[in-house]
Amino acid sequence: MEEKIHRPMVLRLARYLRVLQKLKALGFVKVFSNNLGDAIGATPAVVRKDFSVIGISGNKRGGYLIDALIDRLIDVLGKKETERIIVVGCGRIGSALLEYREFIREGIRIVAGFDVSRDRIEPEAQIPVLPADELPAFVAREEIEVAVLAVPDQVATSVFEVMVDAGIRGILNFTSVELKCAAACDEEGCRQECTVHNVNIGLEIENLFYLIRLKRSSALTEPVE
Amino acid sequence: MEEKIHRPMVLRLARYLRVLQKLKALGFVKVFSNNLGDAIGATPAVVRKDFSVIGISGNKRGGYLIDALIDRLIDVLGKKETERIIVVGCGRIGSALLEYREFIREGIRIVAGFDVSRDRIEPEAQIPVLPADELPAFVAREEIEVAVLAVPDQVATSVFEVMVDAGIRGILNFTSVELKCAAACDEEGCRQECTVHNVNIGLEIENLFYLIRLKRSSALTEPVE
DNA sequence: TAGATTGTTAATCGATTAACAATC
DNA sequence: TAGATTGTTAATCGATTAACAATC
Repeated sequence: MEEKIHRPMVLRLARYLRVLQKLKALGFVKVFSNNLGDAIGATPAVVRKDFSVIGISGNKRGGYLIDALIDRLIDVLGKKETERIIVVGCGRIGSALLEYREFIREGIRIVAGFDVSRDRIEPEAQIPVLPADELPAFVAREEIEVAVLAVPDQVATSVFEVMVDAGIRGILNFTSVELKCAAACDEEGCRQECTVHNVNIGLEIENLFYLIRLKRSSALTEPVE
Repeated sequence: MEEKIHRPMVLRLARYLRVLQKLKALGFVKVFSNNLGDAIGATPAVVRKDFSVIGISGNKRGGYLIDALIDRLIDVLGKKETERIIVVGCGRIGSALLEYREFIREGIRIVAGFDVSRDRIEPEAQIPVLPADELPAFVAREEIEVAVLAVPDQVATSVFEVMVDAGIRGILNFTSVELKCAAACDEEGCRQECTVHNVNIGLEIENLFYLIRLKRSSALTEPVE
């Protein structure tokens, strides 16, 4: 059992966990690799491989025990307590995220928002929105490690620098700026100690159009098998 | 030149295009694979390979001509005119997207929003928000092919069905529901003729926490080389 | 037993990286 | 020429898929 847990696999593990928790809520006790695969869009073989890698075994005839799987997945994913994050930039997208209900259900809690604009500041709100210059102190005091970045593109890079210096180590980046590092990066988009995941909405939509066009043209050229 | 254009490559092509258009605006004429690679976070070899696959060649000494690249990329990506989309579900995230300025700059235009809630309907707004039951007629009349889905999770599946039946062929899915198909799917998440891309914010944040924990623990175990 | 399911290994597919010849 | 850059091929890495033995 000396196999690596790679990125696509981690994402699958998180998906398994969600599905399993729902199944458990429905009163299920066991599950087959078959059904779990269907639920997250993977083949049964992948499911079994994944479980094998994290050291879970099922029963040859009866499938996997849901409780044991949930425990092990929580353990592997390290998802013990609520994960606390901040939202930097409380414009349209940022403030939409502040109110995003799904987070709570998923064990994620936004503890504060930050903005430069005076009329967005609301220190007394349920989720306080604070002035941007209080970010470093707040991050240090509250030991925040992960943030959502939803500022205008023009200031993305400079805000990014501030966040990294403040100690943020993971960023979900909603700007369309490719965040980059003065220092060396690894392939995952890491500056010093900060991992960045990009949510590039425009790029995704462009890609959808491309795939549609591709499918249409190949439908014309390829024979209908 | 009979090589396939695969998904990661398409995303890179779209990124090249953006950078090149900015370079052109700055008055640049030529560019090296080296610099382009830096700009999108890829190695020079990848850049050259990509251009080779789409049939663009540079000059051994002087790099690539920006104009020629832009033309070819627009051609390959099929990005001729403005891409028209709709937003289904105009709650927090949906309405934030309605006002998302970047879209215009990227050649994407939201032509309408849809919602079931009466007090969100605004047929006279600059971007009209229409009742959900007008969606099929609208999609047919305006020949809409791509949509953003930002409805509550509970109704995601049923709204999805309606959209696909209406003729939508590409969806950017902001719900945390894995959209699935009664009929057969291919690996890209395709139901009948509809391609789905998922933007799973919660999952991304979880993954960030996982990677951070991983990095910290491996920093402890691994020797500092 | 027969049938179904797990678990593991090998084969394959996909994409990136390395290496280097060609050449401006 | 010397140096720098392209362009292509082969090697490598990474992940999925296929196949099948084990076994409940």
